Amino acid sequence: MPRKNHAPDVPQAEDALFVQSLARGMSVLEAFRDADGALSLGQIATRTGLTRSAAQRLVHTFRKLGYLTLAEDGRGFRLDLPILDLTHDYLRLNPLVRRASPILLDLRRNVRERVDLSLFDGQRMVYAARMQSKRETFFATLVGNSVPTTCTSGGWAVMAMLPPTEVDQILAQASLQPLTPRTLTDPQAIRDQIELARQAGHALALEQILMGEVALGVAIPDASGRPIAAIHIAGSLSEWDPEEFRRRNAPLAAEAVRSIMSA
Amino acid sequence: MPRKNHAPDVPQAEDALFVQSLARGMSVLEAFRDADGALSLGQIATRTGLTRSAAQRLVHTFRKLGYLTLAEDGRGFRLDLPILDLTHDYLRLNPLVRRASPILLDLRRNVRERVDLSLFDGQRMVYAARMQSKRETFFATLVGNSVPTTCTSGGWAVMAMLPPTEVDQILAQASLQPLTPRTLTDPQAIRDQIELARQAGHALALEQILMGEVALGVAIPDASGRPIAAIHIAGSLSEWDPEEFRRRNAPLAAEAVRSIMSA
DNA sequence: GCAGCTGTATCGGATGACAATACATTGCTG
DNA sequence: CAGCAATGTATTGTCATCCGATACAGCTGC
Repeated sequence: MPRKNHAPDVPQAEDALFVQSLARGMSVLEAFRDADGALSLGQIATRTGLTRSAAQRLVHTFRKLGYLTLAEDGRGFRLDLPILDLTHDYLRLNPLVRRASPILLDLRRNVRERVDLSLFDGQRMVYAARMQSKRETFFATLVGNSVPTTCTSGGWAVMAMLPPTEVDQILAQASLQPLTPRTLTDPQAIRDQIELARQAGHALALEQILMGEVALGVAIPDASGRPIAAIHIAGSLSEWDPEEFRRRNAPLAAEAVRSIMSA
Repeated sequence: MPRKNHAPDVPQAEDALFVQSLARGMSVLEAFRDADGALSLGQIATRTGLTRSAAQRLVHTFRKLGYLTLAEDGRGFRLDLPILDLTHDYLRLNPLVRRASPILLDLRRNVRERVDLSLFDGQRMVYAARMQSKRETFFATLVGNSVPTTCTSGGWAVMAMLPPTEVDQILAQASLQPLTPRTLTDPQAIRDQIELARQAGHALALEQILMGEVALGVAIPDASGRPIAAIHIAGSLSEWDPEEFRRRNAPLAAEAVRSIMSA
């Protein structure tokens, strides 16, 4: 009787050290990635490619461990609080976040605009910390949120420090779906921005993610010079002329990055 | 040859549905809880009570899945970015966080002080969202950070809505270690604050976690009336008289909680 | 150069994960 | 109102997967 294989993208073949049960378990947690509410056993089974039995056992285990909980109405399961403990450990132990946090707080105090730190992850820039200012239109504020590398100032600044082949790769695989009417979707236009970022040492993005928003991004390289993250300063176009925003904030952001690198 | 059992607090006995490998895997991630840097296989094995072999296999699996990575210097492993994806899913799907986020943003806009949402978890209040204001002395800002229920205004407000036996339990098990010179450590003093909170509908905490800080907390109950979270408004004693802080902010916080409950 | 630590690799044996199947409830729908 | 398709839960026997011991290479610091 052939044992049903789960998610095909999970390596497993010929790997003596690979613990299948664990991978299957994690795939259960990942099943919530594109969910919009609680997931039932059946849904989890479908999304992960697992048997209903497997889903049952794994969910059962996660419940005992606290990571999953039965939804209030008894139909379906949701991620539960212990997940946040993992997050906290990750952020707490991440050397970059550790060094950057106090500096970003300083920075925010000076610029009085939203400041955040996002981590480079290929196609995505993932927000690790966000220190907002006055307004904040919606709750994309959440830690762990991510946006495409191709449409953030930080992403442009990061790509400006990458070897061209890697940039090509990112652009080739990018979905390039616009988030606003002004989101750049033409690869060449994005390349131009990257080139500008390379020359200036920072990138300026206008209304790429949110209408009315101007964002300035500076990349943070690791010891070997490879970009691994970026900081942003974001403001409102109702208060700022873009060039003025750049002139005022670019030096401060660059200075902050220098501090982080040498911290 | 007796098989070494891992963490004793992990249930496992006589549970046909329990997937041991998964629990062991999660215990590896949890091993980072009280770590202060990368962990080697040996350290992980010790902390989890697993065999070095088991640690190796589980770590290997997590690496393939992306959750762990070899530290920069090749010695030890750390949690990696995909952890943040889980976080984001948790926050995004948590009904309370979902409802509360926009309301807290509004609130912060009005009060112009730090506002945050913390989730009740027995002994702890775990920060799920923090929207800070001007200053912020250190980076305990991180999502997933937690503080004892017994020394936060939110915790007091939560306990004021709990049945007395549960309060007793929390107080009995609390470590009661002071975080500042003014942290209340006498159970009776804490009970007094809880009683005050019961009467007022909110709690006011002075320098319980941080010197110079005044915090006002209001509990959020679920549909059945059980408290599950709290919101805080926190300000500086250099700018506020405590009573004035309460008078101004208590109604706003209460109003926010009402909005969250009915949202 | 030894002792102790890294991370990595291999291997036979039996534990423990496996899928199928059955059941009690719930809620929708014909 | 009946019946079907969901839900979450429980049990069982088979065999593949995870298991721990052991060995190795590379590094650090006695």
